[in-house]
Amino acid sequence: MANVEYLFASKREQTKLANRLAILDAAREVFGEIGFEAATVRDIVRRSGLSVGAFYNYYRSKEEVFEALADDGARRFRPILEAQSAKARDFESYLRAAVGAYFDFVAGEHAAWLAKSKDAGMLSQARGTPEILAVFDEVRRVFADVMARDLSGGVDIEFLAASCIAVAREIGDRMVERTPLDTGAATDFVVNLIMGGVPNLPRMKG
Amino acid sequence: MANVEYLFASKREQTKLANRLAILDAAREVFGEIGFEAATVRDIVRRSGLSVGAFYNYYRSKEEVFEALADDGARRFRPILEAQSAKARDFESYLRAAVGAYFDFVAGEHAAWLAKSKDAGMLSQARGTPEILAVFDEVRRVFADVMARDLSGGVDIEFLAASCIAVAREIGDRMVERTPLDTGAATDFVVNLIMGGVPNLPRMKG
Amino acid sequence: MANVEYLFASKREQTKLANRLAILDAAREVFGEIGFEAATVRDIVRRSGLSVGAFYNYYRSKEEVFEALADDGARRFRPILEAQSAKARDFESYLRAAVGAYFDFVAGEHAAWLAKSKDAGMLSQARGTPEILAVFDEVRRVFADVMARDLSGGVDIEFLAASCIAVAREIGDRMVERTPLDTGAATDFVVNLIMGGVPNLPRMKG
Amino acid sequence: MANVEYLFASKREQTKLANRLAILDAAREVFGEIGFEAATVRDIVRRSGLSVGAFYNYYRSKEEVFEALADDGARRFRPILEAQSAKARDFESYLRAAVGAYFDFVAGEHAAWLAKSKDAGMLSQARGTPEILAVFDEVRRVFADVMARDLSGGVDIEFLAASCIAVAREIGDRMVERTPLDTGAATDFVVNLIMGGVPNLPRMKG
DNA sequence: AATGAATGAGTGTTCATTCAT
DNA sequence: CATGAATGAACACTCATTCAT
Repeated sequence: MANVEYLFASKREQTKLANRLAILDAAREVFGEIGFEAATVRDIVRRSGLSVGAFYNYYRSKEEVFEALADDGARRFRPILEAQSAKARDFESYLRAAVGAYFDFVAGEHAAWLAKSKDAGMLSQARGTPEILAVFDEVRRVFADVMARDLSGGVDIEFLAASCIAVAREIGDRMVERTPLDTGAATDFVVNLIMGGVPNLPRMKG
Repeated sequence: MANVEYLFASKREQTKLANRLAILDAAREVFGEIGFEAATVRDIVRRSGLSVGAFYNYYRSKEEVFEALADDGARRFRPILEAQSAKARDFESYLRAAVGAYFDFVAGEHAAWLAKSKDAGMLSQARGTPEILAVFDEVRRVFADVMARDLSGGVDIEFLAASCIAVAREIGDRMVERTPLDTGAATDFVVNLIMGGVPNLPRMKG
Repeated sequence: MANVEYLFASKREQTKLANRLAILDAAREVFGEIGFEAATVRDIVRRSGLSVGAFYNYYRSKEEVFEALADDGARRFRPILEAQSAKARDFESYLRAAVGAYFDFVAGEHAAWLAKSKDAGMLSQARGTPEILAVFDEVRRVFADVMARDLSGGVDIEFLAASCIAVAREIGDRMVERTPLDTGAATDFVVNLIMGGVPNLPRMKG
Repeated sequence: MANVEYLFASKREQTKLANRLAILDAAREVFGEIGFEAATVRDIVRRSGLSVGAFYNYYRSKEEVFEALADDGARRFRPILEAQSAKARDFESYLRAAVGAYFDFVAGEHAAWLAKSKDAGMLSQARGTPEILAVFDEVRRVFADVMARDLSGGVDIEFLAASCIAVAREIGDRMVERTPLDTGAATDFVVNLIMGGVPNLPRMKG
């Protein structure tokens, strides 16, 4: 009897987890396809295969789902970032680590999304995804920290951080649209631009 | 009789113009504060002080107001851009012209907005404004043209253009938050960063 | 001076009449084309070339215009009906007179309408026109009177009157759709059907 | 468990059915009273006692409700018509069958309506009801078929069919206003009129 | 009188959220 | 817990009517 109840409870836990994931997956897709503003709870519910009521058992609103996705993204990103930052010692290597980690994450998200939506003719994706947004904030913080620490006198750190972030974001978006997806090249581009400007940019062959 | 008619028409025309402006002003604020998607016709109407019906006497939809604002912005921007581009001959000077024009426009908009909203505790502004968006597209086009024309082989023009635009936009947003508002410094920052990277950045005193 | 004023007033009267007619004409067309329910005051105003305000100077509502058209129709119909009824002495001749008058009126209206809308690809017309409706009521009254007077005992006068009217209306509608428009044949059909049923119907050649 | 689920589903299904009927009933009344054009979704909703949202859970628009009512009427009418037509062999018997079936249907609808609206001081009813309209179209088709098949040369079939239909409709409307409601008498009247005209009409006693 | 812009109640419809089952 | 129908506020938009000019 105890066993039965235990298993029952376990089954319940499993279901709860599965539902939670179903909602998150559905929401990620919907947000990616039509954007957070345009997305309705009904869109998410429809896609998740659950009932409206179930949705509200797990999340109180569209916003809460958004945050859950964002948190999830940030949580998954942190180890990537730490791995890349491990042996960075100067500004350039930190920059490379952060940008590289960001691009790796974006590429991973994009691949997951490609794998899932094999057939459907989809729309924008990527930019608006809550995970990317959250990860982006993470990168922003890192940049600011690194610059405040490693960059000696006189340069406008707020402006520089903002610029780096903007470039990373923009190039990240462009990168996933290209085939083959080359995070290395993208990282090189960003780092070289920031470190040496146009004359320093990598030259493409052909 | 002629006088009467003249005054008659005149008063009416004045009111119409005032209403049109009231709608545009209200819409600009609303779009700037909560974004185009989230904004409702009723938000604009409420803010403008007019009635729903009046709104539809002037514009057929939210979209049409947006476009009116965007067109207006683009139209006002063009002379500024042309003035700055007049004697530009190489990539750097074009870049400086475009970025400078953009920053001048943004600064102008921001000043107008400051003058108007003396009291109200406002939100984001600027970024989402249809005018800025439209002007931004203009700048984007210019960048792409200039790079395609002036930049010799091998650099990734799409990436570079995207980066320049992203930086310009980001710095533009940051610039208007600072006091005193210094478009020259902002322009220098952007151009120096793009042309020579971090080592090339202007040093701040103090 | 008196002369001037007189002419001025006269001109005013003329204008007033012209406006009234413009509204009625416009309304007739609009009602005929899209029906009374669907028609809006704005439709009528637009078609009449007058201003909204002017419309309300002459009529208080769509309904009032409808009634004006109906009255006008009834007024124009009465002499036609009287002419045809002049020498009728028995039920059949009264029936023929009333139906004939009705068909003549309908044919006249249809011709006027054809002449006006030379080019535009129009819709239904006829049935819904306020004039026809009003004239129809006139015919209804005549039928009821004649039957009450001329038909000796036992037949269900209410049913018979209703039937005659229904047939007249239906055939009137069909008649104007045919080319050439033949009021005589239509009248014969109705009268023969009512007086003798199917066996009594006129035979068509060919 | 099974029981619970069964009852659960059952209760829900019952409510859904009841609501669907409430909407249809309300719509029938509203359409009957003020006509399809003038009727608004809110009128129907108000009368049904449900909420606006509930209406849209069941039907996508006013049009859809109308069609549902019309389909229902046509579906209920068909067996009546078929029963009456079963042994008809010539024009007169077909005419009698169709008219009789139509009158039976109209009488049934009227009875149902009387039973329901015991107290409310209602308006026109019947004529505009989607069911009656739909059934009427059915009758129209039958008439046209029968005449095209059974009526030998020369008579104007279009005019005749239109006349029969018009008479049937008109007498149907009048019939339900009389007490006692006598479909047999009404049918006799119509058939006799069509087959032999005024001289052939049944004589009333008294 | 004539004008046509202003008004706001009213339309069809959607949607987040609740809650009986 | 899951379900999905019910709710009603909100939306974009229309229109009869008024009224300053």
